[in-house]
Amino acid sequence: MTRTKTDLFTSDETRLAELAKALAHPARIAILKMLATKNSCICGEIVDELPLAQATVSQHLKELKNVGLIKGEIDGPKVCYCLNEDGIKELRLLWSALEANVMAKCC
Amino acid sequence: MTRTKTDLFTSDETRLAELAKALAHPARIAILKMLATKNSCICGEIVDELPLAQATVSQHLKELKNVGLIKGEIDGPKVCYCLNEDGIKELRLLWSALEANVMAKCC
DNA sequence: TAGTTTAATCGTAAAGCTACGATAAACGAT
DNA sequence: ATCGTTTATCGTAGCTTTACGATTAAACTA
Repeated sequence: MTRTKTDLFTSDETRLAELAKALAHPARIAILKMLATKNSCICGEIVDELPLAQATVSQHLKELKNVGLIKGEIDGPKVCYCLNEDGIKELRLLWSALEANVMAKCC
Repeated sequence: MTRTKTDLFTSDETRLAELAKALAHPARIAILKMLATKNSCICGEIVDELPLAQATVSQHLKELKNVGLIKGEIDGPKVCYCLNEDGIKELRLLWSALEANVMAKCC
């Protein structure tokens, strides 16, 4: 697999890196865990649970949404966030490929 | 699980985020795949395979080493890199916990 | 309609990431 | 000893991330 400047990396590498970046902050991991256990969650509850300002949490939520791991649905004045099944499935798939290609060869 | 300013996140969240950050660049994912398939690898071979300057690749290798996912062993004037079993195992463990706590609840 | 609640966005400061060329350090070979 | 090879490190530019307070926008509530 030779790489050139125009075809820098495979799309799987690029996409997995993108998803990994979304997980690259403890607050965002905490948010995902929270959404999984409570099944869905009003934005305010997430803010209350995290040791971060409302604006910062909103920013983290936006990142998770942009990358496709969660989605938010407006519910009156509030916003209800939940996991985005499509994104989670994609992450699982790309991860298990890495698991097979990398981890399995090692341990 | 209430969080305070002194105990911001759990150590698992923090460590997984750290490992995820190491995966948050396609070049570093490519490096891990390369080390897995070739089993071990002279630094120069990695540089040749990637569309990046030597200094940049060296920087990516350093990050992977610092986080514990690879190790490098000096072999004359060259350096031979390989996966670090301990770090890979840790990543698998933290990942499967996330898989159980998050993914399984969703799909 | 006025006031309150909720969440996104704006503006911004500080820190970190990514890339590269240039340089230094370590080693083998001549 | 000197030279070429190999890799790490330095210095630096440009961009991104993270954090927060302040503000805005939207939607209930009295």
